[in-house]
Amino acid sequence: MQNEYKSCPVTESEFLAEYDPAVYERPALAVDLVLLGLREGRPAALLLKRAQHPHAGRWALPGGFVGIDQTLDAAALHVLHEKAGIAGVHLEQLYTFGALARDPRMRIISVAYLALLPEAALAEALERAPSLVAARIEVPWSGEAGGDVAALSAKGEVLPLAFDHADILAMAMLRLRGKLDYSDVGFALLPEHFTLRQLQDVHEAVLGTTLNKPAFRRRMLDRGWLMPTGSREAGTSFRPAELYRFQPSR
Amino acid sequence: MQNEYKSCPVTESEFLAEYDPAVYERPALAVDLVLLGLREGRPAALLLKRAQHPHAGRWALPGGFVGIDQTLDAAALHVLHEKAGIAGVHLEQLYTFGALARDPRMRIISVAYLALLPEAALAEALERAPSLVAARIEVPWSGEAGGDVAALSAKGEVLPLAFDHADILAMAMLRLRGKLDYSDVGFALLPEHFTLRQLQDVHEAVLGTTLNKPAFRRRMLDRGWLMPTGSREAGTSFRPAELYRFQPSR
DNA sequence: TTGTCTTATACGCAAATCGCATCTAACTAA
DNA sequence: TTAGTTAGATGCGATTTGCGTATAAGACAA
Repeated sequence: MQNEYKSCPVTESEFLAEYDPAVYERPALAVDLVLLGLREGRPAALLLKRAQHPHAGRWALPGGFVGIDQTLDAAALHVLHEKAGIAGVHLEQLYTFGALARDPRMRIISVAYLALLPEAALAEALERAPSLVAARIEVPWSGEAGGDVAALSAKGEVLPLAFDHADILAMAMLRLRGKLDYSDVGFALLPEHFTLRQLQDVHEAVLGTTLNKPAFRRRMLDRGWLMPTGSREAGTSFRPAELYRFQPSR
Repeated sequence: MQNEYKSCPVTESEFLAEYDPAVYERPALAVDLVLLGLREGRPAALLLKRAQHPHAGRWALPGGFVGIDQTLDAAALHVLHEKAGIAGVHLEQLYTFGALARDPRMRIISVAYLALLPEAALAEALERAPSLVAARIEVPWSGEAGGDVAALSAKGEVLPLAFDHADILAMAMLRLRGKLDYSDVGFALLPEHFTLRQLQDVHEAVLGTTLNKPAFRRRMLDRGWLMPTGSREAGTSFRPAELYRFQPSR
């Protein structure tokens, strides 16, 4: 247990264990939420226009600091409720961003979360939090190559993003694309009852491609996640589609 | 911009933006590393036996606090160097753990990292950091179902784990299994030159299954990641296998 | 030198999956 | 009743996968 070098691992470990880390300066800890839904068949995220310095005028993800007696998930749920006025949507931790100068005011580590909003939840958020704006997210890369994404206004103008929030959005789209076809996240963007066409629209919007209808239908039905409700879509001027419900496979 | 409710999102947002969060108590921020390799065809992680309270006598992942002027990746690399004496291995952020009582001393948020160690790096770590012990990781669930994992000593005894480190290990195995066959992480567990059989052994060890040899070989070769080196394995008493090198596909 | 042992590597199908064109069903509206 | 539109089903060639088996290449022993 004796050490020969100053940098001996054991020494370092004991050093850190003995000294109270409370005396060191700590970074601030925040959560930032990517509130993602679909608008007109395209991915859209809810952003806030920053009024104050820093990055005044730029667009930011809703976020907040993590309380000392708050779990990360609780902090994310709190932001969801307080800044978007919604609850009960799919929420998952995405990645933790810790670049040194990501916030010019001070050192802030941000745990990014991804929330998936069905159309109704997205509309509800826009209504309850009027300062939120739905920005179309353009993903210029195909498949799971990764890369930058752009946030566009309704008029198609590029919205400049604050902090490293462009990176967070890019990570959100990458994660979503990656999980879409082996997990059940796709259903988190749909209402309780939906048609196979709506499910396919979700997949096509997220992946940014078109999919073959019979093949998609087959794969989804074979997966055993879809329970037919027996009732059918209403209000169409053509053959109404069967409505399905997501069944989380026991 | 006027609000009717006390909990109006705009008010909350402005509140948080105006008040200096530096006055709030901050959680401590740490990184914990899952140093994962293979021993005798089984997954193994490097653990430290805790000498002090809390969880004295239990086994913990190597970790350390994040300095105020240190990125998360830098903190993880620092732990890798100072506590395991190695560098140059695959390192990726895993998940951030923030349960309230995960450390009884104080509120500590831990950003977990996964390091993948080829056999040589694992041996080097064991040599440079004698307090590290390689524990076999038993994964009792199949596929990507997820669930608990157990750490076993060389004698097969279950090693009690400190803090929430069992959760971190479980997350590491889940992530690795999930990424193994669509990404190139498998190569991070191999030396620079390796045979197809060694590659298959890595996959089988991580997945906990046996794989069909011709099918595996075909898939790997079709992927375009394998460059034949022209030389062959030495020291076998049978037909020596071709040595390949991983080519990160331009 | 030759035969045996062991593993690498190649080959050959059958089965399953996928992509895709097309056909039929169901509903509205005129 | 008919045209228009989309849902849902069917059929089939191409591709991928699983898996048994044949051949190749080396060491080693007789």
